[in-house]
Amino acid sequence: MDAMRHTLPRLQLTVPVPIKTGKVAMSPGEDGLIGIPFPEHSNELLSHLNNQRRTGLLCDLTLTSRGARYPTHRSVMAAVSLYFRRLFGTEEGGGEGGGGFSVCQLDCVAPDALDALLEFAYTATLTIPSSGMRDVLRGAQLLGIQCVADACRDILGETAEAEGETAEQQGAQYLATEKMVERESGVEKGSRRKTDKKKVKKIRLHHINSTLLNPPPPSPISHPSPASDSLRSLPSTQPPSPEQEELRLKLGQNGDPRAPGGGVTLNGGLHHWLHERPRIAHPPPVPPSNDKLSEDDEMESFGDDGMLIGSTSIPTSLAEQGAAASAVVGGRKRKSQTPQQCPVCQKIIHGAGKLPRHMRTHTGEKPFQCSTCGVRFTRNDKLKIHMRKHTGERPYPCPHCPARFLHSYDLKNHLSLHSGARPFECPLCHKAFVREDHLQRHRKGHSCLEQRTRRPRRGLELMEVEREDGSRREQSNPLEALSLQVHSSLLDGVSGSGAGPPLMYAGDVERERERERERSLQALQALAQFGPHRLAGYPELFLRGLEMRRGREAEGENPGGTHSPAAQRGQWVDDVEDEIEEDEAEEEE
DNA sequence: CTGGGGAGGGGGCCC
DNA sequence: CGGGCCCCCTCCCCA
Repeated sequence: MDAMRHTLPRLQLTVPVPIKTGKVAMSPGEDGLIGIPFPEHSNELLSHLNNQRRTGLLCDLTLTSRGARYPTHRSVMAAVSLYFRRLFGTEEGGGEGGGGFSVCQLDCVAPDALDALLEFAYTATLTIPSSGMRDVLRGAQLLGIQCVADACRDILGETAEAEGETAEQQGAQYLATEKMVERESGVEKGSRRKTDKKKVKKIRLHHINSTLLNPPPPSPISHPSPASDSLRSLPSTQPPSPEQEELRLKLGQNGDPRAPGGGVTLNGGLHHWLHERPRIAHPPPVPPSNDKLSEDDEMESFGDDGMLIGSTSIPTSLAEQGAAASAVVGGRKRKSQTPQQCPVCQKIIHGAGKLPRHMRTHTGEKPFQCSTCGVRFTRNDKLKIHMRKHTGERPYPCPHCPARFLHSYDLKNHLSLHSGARPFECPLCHKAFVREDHLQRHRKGHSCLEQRTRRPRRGLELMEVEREDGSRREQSNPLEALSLQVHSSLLDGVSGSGAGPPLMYAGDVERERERERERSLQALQALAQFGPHRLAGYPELFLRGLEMRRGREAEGENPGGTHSPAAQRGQWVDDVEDEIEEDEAEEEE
């Protein structure tokens, strides 16, 4: 243990993040409120905590492993470890914050590994001998320290799949660990959550939020975000879909911290705690594109391992992290600010000046306040739209009826009622919907499963078959064809502009058709890789679909995309494939 | 379960 | 380059 303490100096604040007070927490509508970041605060805090741990000061938890004892702080362990968070009931409103633990026996984690993990928890630096890597990996998995587990797997050249760590298994592992502790410490635990796949993944997602942005209240290393409570309503686009999580687990990608011979030190500062999601540090090779971040740009913005190079200092606000990630990064010049990668969720943000806006979705900052009702917004344009409620302004009138709308999209939806168009059809039960999100909701439910054996309408099948082999063709009626193009866009996992407003704006339809056709071809080319037995390889198909999409995201080719819908659409690929297969079989008969 | 409205978030365009 | 504005999409909630 002492041998590892030499790593502490690495925590010194050697790379200060420039303070951009003008950028942080400045609220145009707030008189006299300014945010003054103290970028070194987090590291200093952690350093003090580590000193306390070493001297036993204020330690309220002792971990033991095969006779070795490690005094520590419950709050710190809960902040860094999903296992302890659940054990202490600090997650998801667990309430009391953890009962009367004083000793927790963890014989299943090797002492050296436990020591290394503790060191990591208090220094953001993982220092371990190569020979102990596997033990640390095992310990990190058991304790639910995902970023460490990912890093270890990277170094070991393993994937989560190879480790047998699917989400289900990991969930089971957590539970097994819990049982172990229940048995070993004899402590009554709080209510146990469901262990189904989705829930486990959700818990994993919660890890980053609760650890970084909304840590358990007693945690002394809580992030000083002024609006952490607002993070309960983290944007839907931030948490990856369960499918994405699964993909991530299977791929086990998390950067590529290089391993010097003999031992390994992973020092990403507290950014390790941010690495709950895969970084898009190495986009797949793609043809040159103007839209794409050049390699040079990428190197300008991020370390080649995707971390913020040399920055062991934590920006005080996540918004500042974003600024730091895009603009500072070792003080090197930058060529372009677009696209930029969010240092928290690793999402590629397109558009100059959009990253600060995106970062507010993490920090919860809502600088724009309605002067009438006091409601706050993260964005000025949202406030502007909100103000229409007070002014009564409804700038989108329906040309066919007296109805007026606040949002253009509402008008568009409304116009569907007049036209009678229901362009979004369920491929299983063939129920048609006016709105795409209603179809998605329908698909998420199981309301149509009992009709799954029903034969799909002719058009879908024919169009898909035509696209697959390029030879068969049968014209379906225009509405159906357009609907099918929408389906094809869904097949491709394209969101954003992809679905478009079918039948709404005649001028856009042709353009949309062309774009959809291109996307469909791309998707089907990809599908063709799987050959005639593609159904047998469904999981792989699913993953590949996601990979393709991830690749496009990295290229900036998927504007407006959010995660879960794409993943969901990956499922659609399977479903439609299934349909096609069934019909091909029927035709052969 | 479905239709409809509201809100949040991302991207494009422009200044 | 950053911000404003707009459009679009998705999710959530309610009736």
